[in-house]
Amino acid sequence: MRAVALNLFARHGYAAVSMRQIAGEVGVQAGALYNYTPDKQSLLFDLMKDHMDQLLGAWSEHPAAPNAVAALEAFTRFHIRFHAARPEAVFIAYMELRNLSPENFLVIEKLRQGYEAEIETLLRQGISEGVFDTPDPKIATRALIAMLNGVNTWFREEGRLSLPDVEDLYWSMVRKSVAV
Amino acid sequence: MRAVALNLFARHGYAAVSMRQIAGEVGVQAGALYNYTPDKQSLLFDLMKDHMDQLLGAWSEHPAAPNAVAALEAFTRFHIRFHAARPEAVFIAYMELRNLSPENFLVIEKLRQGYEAEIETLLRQGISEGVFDTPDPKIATRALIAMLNGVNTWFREEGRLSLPDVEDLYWSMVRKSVAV
DNA sequence: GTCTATATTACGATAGAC
DNA sequence: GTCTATCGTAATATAGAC
Repeated sequence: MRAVALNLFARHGYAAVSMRQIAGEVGVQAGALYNYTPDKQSLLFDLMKDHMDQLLGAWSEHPAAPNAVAALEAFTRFHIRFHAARPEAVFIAYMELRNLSPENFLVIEKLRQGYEAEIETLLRQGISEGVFDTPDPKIATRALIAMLNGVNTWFREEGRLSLPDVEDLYWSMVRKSVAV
Repeated sequence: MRAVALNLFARHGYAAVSMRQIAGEVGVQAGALYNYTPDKQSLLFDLMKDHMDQLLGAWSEHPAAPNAVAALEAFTRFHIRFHAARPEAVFIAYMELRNLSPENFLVIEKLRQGYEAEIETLLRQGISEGVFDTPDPKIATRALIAMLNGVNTWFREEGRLSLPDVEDLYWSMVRKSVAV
C-alpha cells in the first residue's frame, strides 16, 4: 500500500489521489486500507517522515572527510545519488509539504532544517580553513541544495548522462561557487 | 476571480481548492464563476500561460549587455527580482504542471524550454568569449535556474536580507560557478 | 483481514428565474 | 450577470457480515 501510495502521490499529487485509486492498484477494496493506516493524512506523513529519516540516517553514516573540500564533494555526490535513487519520495517531500497537517508539517520541517544545518556547518568549516569564501553560509547552503535538488527534475537513468557524469558536472559548479 | 484563484492555488494546491472556495473569497456564488471561465482547468492554464508570457516578455525587453559576463549578471538579477515579485504565480508554475491537461502541459512546457534556451545561449556566448568554463551548458543552465528558483522558498520582504543583498549573494555564486 | 454496503459530505458544472 | 437549486458523481471513512 505504501509503495502504491508513494507512486500515485508523486504522479498526481496527494489531493488528487483517492483512497479508492490506491486500493485499486493494490488490488483490494478501499475499506481494507484502513487496516493499515488510520487515515489518508497519516499515510502521507509516514511516507515523508520515513524519507527524511532515511536521508538523515544515510548522511550521518557517511565517513568523515579529511578536510572541508573533501567533505563538500562527498556531500554533493551523496545528495545527488541519494535523491536520484528515490525520485518519487523526493518529489513528495518537496511538493506535499502544504498538504501536511500543521503538527505534521512541523515535524518534517524540523528534520529538513537539521539536514540544512549539517551542510551549513560544513561550509563554515571551509571558511575557517580558508578554502571557502562565501559571505552568507546559510544562504549559500540553501542555494547549493536547491541547485542539487534540480537534478531530479530532468535526470533519467536512460538519458545522455550517467550518474557519475552528473556528479562531476555539479561538483565542478558547487566547488567553484564557494571557492575563494 | 483570477487573483483569488492564484492565491488559493498557491496556498493549497489546484486539486485541493474548490470552485466554491474561490467563489466564497470573491464574494459570489459558485455558479457565477462560470461567466468568466469555461471550467476549472482553463482557469489554471490561463494563470500559468499569463505568467510564462510575462516572464518571456519581460526578459525579451531587457536591454542587451555588452558581454557575456554582464549578460549573465543581468539575467541573475532579473530572474531573482521577477520571481520574488510574484511568488504565487511562480509557485503555481512549478508545482501545478502535473495538473494541466496534456495539451495544456505541452504549451507551458514549450514556453519554459524557450526561457531555458535563452540562458543556455548566453552561457555558450561566454564560453566562446573565453570568460566561462562549463563543460555542459545545458545542464549548467538548469543548475543555475534551479539555484535561483530556490530563492522563492525562503525569501521574505521583511526578512534579514534585502532583495539587492540577495541578488549580490547569488550573483557571486553564479559568477564563480561558471568561471574559468 | 477483506468484503459489501452505506453514511455523510463535497465536488464540478448546469438550468432557469430574476 | 448573479442568484438558487440541483444533477450526477465521487470523496473519506465506518459498520457489520463472513
